[in-house]
Amino acid sequence: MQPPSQKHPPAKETIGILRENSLSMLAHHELKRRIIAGEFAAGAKLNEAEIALALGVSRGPVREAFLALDQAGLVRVEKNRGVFVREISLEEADEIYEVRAALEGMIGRLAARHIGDDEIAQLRGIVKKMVALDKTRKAGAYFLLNVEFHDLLARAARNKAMLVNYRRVINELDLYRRETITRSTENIPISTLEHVAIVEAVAARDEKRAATLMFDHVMHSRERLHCVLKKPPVRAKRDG
Amino acid sequence: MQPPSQKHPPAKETIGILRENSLSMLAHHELKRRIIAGEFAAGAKLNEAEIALALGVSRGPVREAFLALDQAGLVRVEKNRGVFVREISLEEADEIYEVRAALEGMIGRLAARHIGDDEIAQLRGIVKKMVALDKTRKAGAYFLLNVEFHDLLARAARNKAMLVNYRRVINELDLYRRETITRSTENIPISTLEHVAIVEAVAARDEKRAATLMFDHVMHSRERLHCVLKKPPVRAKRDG
DNA sequence: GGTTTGCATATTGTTGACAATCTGCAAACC
DNA sequence: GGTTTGCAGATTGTCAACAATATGCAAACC
Repeated sequence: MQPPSQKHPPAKETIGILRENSLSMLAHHELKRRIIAGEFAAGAKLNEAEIALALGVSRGPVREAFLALDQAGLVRVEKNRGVFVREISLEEADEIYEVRAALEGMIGRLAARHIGDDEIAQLRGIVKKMVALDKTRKAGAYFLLNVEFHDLLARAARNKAMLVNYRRVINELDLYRRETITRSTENIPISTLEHVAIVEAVAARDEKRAATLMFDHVMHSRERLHCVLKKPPVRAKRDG
Repeated sequence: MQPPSQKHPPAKETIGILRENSLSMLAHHELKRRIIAGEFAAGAKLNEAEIALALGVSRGPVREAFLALDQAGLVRVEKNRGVFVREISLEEADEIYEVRAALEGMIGRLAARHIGDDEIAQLRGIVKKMVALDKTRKAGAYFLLNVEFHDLLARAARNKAMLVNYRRVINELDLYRRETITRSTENIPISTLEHVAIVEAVAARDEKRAATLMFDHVMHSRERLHCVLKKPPVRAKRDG
């Protein structure tokens, strides 16, 4: 069909990506990635022309991406003023935690019903690493494991609509969490214990228990967040 | 400030709307309204130029609205092919019902905690109308009351993030429900009984019970949907 | 006859230009 | 001095033209 060009091995890939993703979608994904990764400060203004230049596209696709990101709750669009990385107050975070608790409860219930043995093994692996990290108190590494743990469970629920909603809520919370909870370490052991219990319940196919444990785990996370905030803002030393 | 023009009384209003809503947002809201109202057939293709002409704007704002609607789950965008009103399969609806059950459970819990006496009175009023409708079996009227009942509870939960997520899920489900459940009438009495119990629990500030009742109510609704679907497609006579 | 190839048309994707709006600052005014 | 007015620059909102892609149909081919 197409003439073989062996000079650019990744070319076929690039073409494939371009064939099924418009520039708007590319811009959307890239901006989403950067926002979640924290490459923009919270509340920072996103300049259309500047970003269009950086991404190598015109303003149109960038504008389209902005509107989509607004729906996703990652930016705030103000007419004739610009778009800003969404800032989440503690009050909003509290609300979102309640939404998350509701979803995670159902995820626990569904995961207990549908999860495969291989996934249970993966969960045990993650928890094992968490236990090991308890001694080192590395918040960054723990945070990543935590994300992996919960996302694996969300996938194990075998419910695409749930997964989409769960991830959207997590993304919103990350706008807040990256400033705070990632820096606290004293609560890691407690959180790990809860993870252990969750794996037990899911592995035992105890839907009710898994649901309750997941729900409570999230609400406890919210409480732990408040605990951290009431302490003096510990400027943890970077592990660099 | 501005010269008074008394020729167009509603002009100030129109200007006000235009001042805080871009054409993209206007197009977004209008299309959203039309999709939810069922003015487009499920799976129907939405032509950019055609809609732009109908709304009196150029294609740009319409495209931006499409991307936002895609994020909201109301349309599906296929590159170089067009955008289509999202079609929801029974399997997807089942999944979304589980998400909704999770959210409504939490809504019941929060509403029991935060609802005001005036809102409880409103709930009772709605349920009263529902009971009266039990005899007439008017599915359309019942459907509207049902929407009002649940949205009132969602607002009573005093959680903006929850309200946004709840309404999004409801909108997605409406893409499916308007084709099916609105036409069945035999389950109305049972559903009404559940509503009565929910109001009781919320009025009694019984968070746990309200949560459980709401959760079960949604899951029962899902089951009732399946019951209706397994029967021959009753072509109910329109109440015209 | 059935398949393939090649156009003609319609629709979408992207761009650059123009209009409208906001922001900051400086001059004018009370 | 403090407030208001009026630019000048920057930024966003909208549009219309152009490029790229898909679709349908007819002719050519086996």
